[in-house]
Amino acid sequence: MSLDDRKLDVLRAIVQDYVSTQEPVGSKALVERHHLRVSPATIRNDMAVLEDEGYIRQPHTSAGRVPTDRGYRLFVDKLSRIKPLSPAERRAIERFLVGAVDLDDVVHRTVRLLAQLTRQVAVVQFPSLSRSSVRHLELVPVSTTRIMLVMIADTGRVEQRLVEMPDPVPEADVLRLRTAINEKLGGERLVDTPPLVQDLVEETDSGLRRAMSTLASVLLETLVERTEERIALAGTANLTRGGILDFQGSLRPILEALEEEVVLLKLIGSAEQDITATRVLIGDENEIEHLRATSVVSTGYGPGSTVVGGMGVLGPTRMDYPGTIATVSAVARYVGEILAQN
Amino acid sequence: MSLDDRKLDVLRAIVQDYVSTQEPVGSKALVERHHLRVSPATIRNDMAVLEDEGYIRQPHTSAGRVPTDRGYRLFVDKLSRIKPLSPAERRAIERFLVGAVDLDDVVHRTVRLLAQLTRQVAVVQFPSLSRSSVRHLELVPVSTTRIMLVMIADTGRVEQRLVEMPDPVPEADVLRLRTAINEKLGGERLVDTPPLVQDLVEETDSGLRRAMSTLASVLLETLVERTEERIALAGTANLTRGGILDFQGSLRPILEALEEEVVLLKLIGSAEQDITATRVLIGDENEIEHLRATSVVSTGYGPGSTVVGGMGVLGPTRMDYPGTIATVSAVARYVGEILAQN
DNA sequence: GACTGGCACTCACAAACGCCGAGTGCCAGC
DNA sequence: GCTGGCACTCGGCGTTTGTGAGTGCCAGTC
Repeated sequence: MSLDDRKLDVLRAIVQDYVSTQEPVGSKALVERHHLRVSPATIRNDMAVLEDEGYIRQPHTSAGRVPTDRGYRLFVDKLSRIKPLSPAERRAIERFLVGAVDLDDVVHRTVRLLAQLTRQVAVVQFPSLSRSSVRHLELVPVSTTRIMLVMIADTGRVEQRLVEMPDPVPEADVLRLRTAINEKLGGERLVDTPPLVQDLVEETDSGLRRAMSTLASVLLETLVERTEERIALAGTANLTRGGILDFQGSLRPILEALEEEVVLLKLIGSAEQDITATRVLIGDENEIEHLRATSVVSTGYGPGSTVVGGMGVLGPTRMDYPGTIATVSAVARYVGEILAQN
Repeated sequence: MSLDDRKLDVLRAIVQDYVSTQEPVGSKALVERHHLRVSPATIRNDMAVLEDEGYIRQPHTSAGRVPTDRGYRLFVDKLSRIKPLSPAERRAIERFLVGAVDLDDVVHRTVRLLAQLTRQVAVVQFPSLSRSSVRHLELVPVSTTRIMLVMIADTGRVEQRLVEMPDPVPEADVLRLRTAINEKLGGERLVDTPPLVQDLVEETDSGLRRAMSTLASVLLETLVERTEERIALAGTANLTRGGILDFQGSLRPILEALEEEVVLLKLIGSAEQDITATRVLIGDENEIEHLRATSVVSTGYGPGSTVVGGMGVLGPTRMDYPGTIATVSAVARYVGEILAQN
């Protein structure tokens, strides 16, 4: 049985009312607050159907209705238009992000901004190494047998690693090594580097071979294996808004999940995301057990149209989806522009 | 009126019982659980005195007694011996910290370890720049007018900053600048560098003067003004143990305070701390309004006997002080050793 | 003077109860 | 297909009542 227009209107109204009042909404209140031109009894019939179809449910007999995860899903997909941002919000975004001094700062400001605007928990992934390319590699002799390897990515991210060399390496050789490495790897995308690193060792003359191969193994680790993905988090205090009414009684599992970087990465990890798309995960659509009571709105971001990381917010399933989606994608767009300006 | 030995025993017993049961403790239960060789009535008299003196209080008439912040303070100062760590805990610490690959890793492992062992919120300050010294400064030409300034501290911490030069700087000059900078600043403690940076500009010949002075201003910023202090946090989920019984009903203010790095730094900031001392802040001794319902156990850490940062845990005033103090100082000691090995 | 047993008193907490009203489902009629 | 009417359900709330842990005080004993 498909739902006619009025039933969809009813669902939309229920979602909107419930999101703003946080209380089960009844048939009478609905006709009053929305100008549905029918009587409560009619609405009740519609609601019965919507309930059969699994879009809404009653917390208990003789209570109003509450949207189910499925109901929110339909609402998000079909029944809502993305809210345009208010001028105040636009200004807030600009003010907040202008004046960031470096990459870390951009990320930290962004995550706070998101948390503040959406009044939810915000998560921002640092620009991923694996998706960026090498701008420069530097070797800094620290002692005769120790070299600090510093990699600078085009996103501005810097990784460093101390390398213990098998033999003392004179300064002149360090320069040669550096030149060779930069010529080979400079400008390359990190994902493409492993074979190049191999070549590098093979192309090195025997005098430097040992040193280069030591460096190479650390390079591989730094560039690929340890593409450690950092995450910034803000707004956890927002979880306590609305009492513990949301989240079926316990913040515990949510706080726990939020401490697992791996979990967060999975959530907002932007692996196969189109940069223009904003993804919404509602309640039990979420793969992470502990976060079944929450919804996540996330998107990828990056300079131009390449995605270098993800960001998003997490909150109760009962959230203002249109507003949140608008905010998340606007912020991502601004951050992308900032990254593009380098 | 001073408290005789038995009254102190009573206070100690009350603290211990309350910490483990989390329930107001009455006179009868007290004589049963501890072999005080007197009757409940006697204990009641003692308790009345302890209450007059402000060490304990009754949540309501006809309830047992609960320690006050003042009571905990006396307990910590006079009535408890630091618990030796269990072998299991020692092993846990070693296992956890061995195998850290770099400084960030050490800090992250440490904070998780602390949270896990104490079952509280743990906070670790990254080794502070201001307390460390310059191991090496590197200039990396990124384009003709852009130079990446990388500073490596002796704690292994790395700071980088992109500098926009007023004029193109040829590679050879970059080398000269680098050499000059390193000769002047290498090995110096960061706090001592500002006057040296001044000298540096003055000693530079006129051809490079402009470039050097640009670098100098950024250097000053990086080395001193922006001695940005990072912080790692873990175990926030532990706040929810014991219901919201602790923390007088709301996690909100605590979560908020924990998001303010500045606040955390103030808490565990190790400014004038002796490395061997472990500091305990109980309840309202805490300067931060929002954390009046919590206690903080903190200490400084660093290689050898210099303090390069602070670490600590935060929990309900009703916490196991002897155990927590022991854990925090043990972990700090281990971390210090690791840093010393560099 | 220090300790104890006894006793009356207090009060939080839990269970039981009744009431109210929002909200429902169903049905007969338009 | 919509509506008004009606009987019914049940969660929430305020009241009442009982229970028991715990207290303060006092008179008596060592």
